[in-house]
Amino acid sequence: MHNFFFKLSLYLWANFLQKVKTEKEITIYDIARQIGVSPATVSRALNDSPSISIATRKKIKALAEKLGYRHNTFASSLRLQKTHTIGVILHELNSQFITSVLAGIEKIATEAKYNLIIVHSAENAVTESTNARNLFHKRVDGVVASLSFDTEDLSHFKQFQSKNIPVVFFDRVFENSDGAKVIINNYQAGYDATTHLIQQGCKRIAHITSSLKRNVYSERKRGYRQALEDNKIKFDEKLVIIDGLKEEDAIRSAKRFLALKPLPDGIFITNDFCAAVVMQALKDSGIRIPQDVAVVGFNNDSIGKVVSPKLTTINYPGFEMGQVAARTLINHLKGLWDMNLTNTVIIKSELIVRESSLKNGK
Amino acid sequence: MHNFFFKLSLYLWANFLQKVKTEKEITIYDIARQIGVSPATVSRALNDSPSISIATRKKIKALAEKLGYRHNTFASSLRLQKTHTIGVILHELNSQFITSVLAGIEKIATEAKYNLIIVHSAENAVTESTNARNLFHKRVDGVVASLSFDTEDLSHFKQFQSKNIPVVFFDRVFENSDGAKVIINNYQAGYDATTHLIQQGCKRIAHITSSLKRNVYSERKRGYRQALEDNKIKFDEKLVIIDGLKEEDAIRSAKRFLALKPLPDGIFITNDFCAAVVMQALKDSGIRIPQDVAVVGFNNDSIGKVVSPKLTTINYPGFEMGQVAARTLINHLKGLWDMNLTNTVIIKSELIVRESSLKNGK
DNA sequence: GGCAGTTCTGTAACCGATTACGAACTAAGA
DNA sequence: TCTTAGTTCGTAATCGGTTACAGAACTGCC
Repeated sequence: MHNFFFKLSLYLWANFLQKVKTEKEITIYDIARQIGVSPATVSRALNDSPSISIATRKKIKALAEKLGYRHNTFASSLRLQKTHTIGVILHELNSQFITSVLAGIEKIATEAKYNLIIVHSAENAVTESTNARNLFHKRVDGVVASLSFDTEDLSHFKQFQSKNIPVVFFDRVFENSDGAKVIINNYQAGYDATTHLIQQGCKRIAHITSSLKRNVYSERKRGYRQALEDNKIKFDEKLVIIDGLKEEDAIRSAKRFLALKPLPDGIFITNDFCAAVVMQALKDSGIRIPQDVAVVGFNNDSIGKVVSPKLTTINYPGFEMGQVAARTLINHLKGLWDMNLTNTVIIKSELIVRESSLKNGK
Repeated sequence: MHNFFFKLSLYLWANFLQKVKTEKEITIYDIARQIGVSPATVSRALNDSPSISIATRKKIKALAEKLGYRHNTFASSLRLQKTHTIGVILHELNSQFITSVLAGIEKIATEAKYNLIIVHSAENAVTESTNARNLFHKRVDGVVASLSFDTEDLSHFKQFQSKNIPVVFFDRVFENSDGAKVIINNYQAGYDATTHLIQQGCKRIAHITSSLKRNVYSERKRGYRQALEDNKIKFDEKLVIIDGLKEEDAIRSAKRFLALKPLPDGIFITNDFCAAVVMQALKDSGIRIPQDVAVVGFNNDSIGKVVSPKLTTINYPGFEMGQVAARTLINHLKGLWDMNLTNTVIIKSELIVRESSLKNGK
């Protein structure tokens, strides 16, 4: 019996400690009571409404700060039917390019006091669809997205359309969709990369690329082809190697490249990481770069500077893209201008020449 | 005058279209009305409460699906004072290691129906603090975090403690803090890496590392030192180079290494990307790797496989770490077990030998 | 003093889901 | 027939912030 009461008192004590440790959440009602005004006044003061006198505002804000008041987002979102949140759908996270896009988006969103929810689909259409659904259920006010590797259509974005939630696509887009788009001129970049190889004396140029369902890759290929033809080099479909961009894919691509007879003297590879892996495989087979085969990559990823020889590539202005995409979306949300009017924004890109393509020396 | 009415009618028409395009948001009240039950019943049915008959549940769910009902998270969170959301604070995004941790966290969280909010501090203490504050205001139920490069203390995590919000740290932790931690044995890993270099015949081994305020780096250094001493090699503070881990930092570290007289014959570098940059710089100076200088990195990042020679490194099981961290947190949230009891979880790591350290050939 | 006009603040009704409490009903046993 | 237990569902309050509308207090002016 004594034991029972001992345990009971221990339990109560633990309970008490718990209560003490967790501070009570304070609300505008608490502030209102302490100052002697109505909750309405507190709400208005905290939102800097001009209809509250400066003196009252200051007093209220000071107390809120002192009590450790935190704005209840749910109550607010519930009432306002707005979340002030933007969803960001990325195809992957682990590239320099994507993180700079993200930094650009974050900069603009923070300035405009929007929150971000970042999801990534790991290059998987199903995950992308799930992510879109999640963002939809979280009631984001708008979406910035880059499509995954194997996305076939935009049906999972229809839900946003149905509730008038604006979506801005960047980089990997559907050319013929009607959402706003922020892209680079992939055609031109592919053209420039290929032209550069030709100027270095390459006569037979291969192209390692990825799913032509993605605009970025199909456009680059189009530029590659046009550059060849403009320089009187016959385009040969057999020199275009299509595969994924992961390590094992790149190794497979390298093998296919090595099987080409005669061996090409230049490659335009659509991705720096992939190019690095291919270069490694070629070197392992005793091929000298750039003397035997000149290589141009794409993205200006930091990996390009630590492989030897250093990789010639196309610089892809991620930070700027992110900023433009976010600004487009937020301006639309604020009603400043309708983003459906200015459908596509094109950002500049440029060729960066390093050793991997310099057949004639410097 | 006619013009005015024309414009007016155009305006009204546009307004009408807008209304039509945006479907009305449907609620449990709409469903209740259409079926002829109360909103309470609908709520219970959608949550699979056993107190509602199976038949009614099925009917309600079917209608909800048909009408395109979406659960209102705000109303729910407001009422329940729970968000079912976990905040993830990362020091950076662009490494293989971090993305695998993230994948691990995502897997567990998704299974347990928790949502994630991912923020990253770009190795900046101020950003980390801001991020923590944001998560706090979003009222996450729990937090998983890895500290930024220059975080000095845990004061910005106190807010979570004050509201009893559990925080799990992984990888970069404060050793003497009382939150739950998931880490690898960095001391052992450092010891193994250094021992491996010694076994390869290195007599004078440098160590390039980063802020010793971070446990991961100080522990690795401790292991490095112990391995030297266990093999009768005198530890020399001058051989320890401390700097950041970005490209420019690594170049600086390489210069400092090259200035060491006599030049060491091995380096243990605390990060693969950094190691790749240093190797590049050494090669540019005519140093052969591993013949002149053997190199061991850390992290098993994919970059290690595309540099030449390929990089010996420590494999860091990110996916598993992420899973353990998330599981620890969620079990705590569900009250399955108190994570303050099992304070630290240690995950296994291993040495992966590649060419960059093989002085004696294979 | 009376009146209009301005400035500041309060009242109360939302937003949508959850759940304690209790009512209505059915079926079985006394 | 009445009681008891179990099943199924409804009533109404609650979470906290926002804002249309009303009203109070105060100013200046005739």
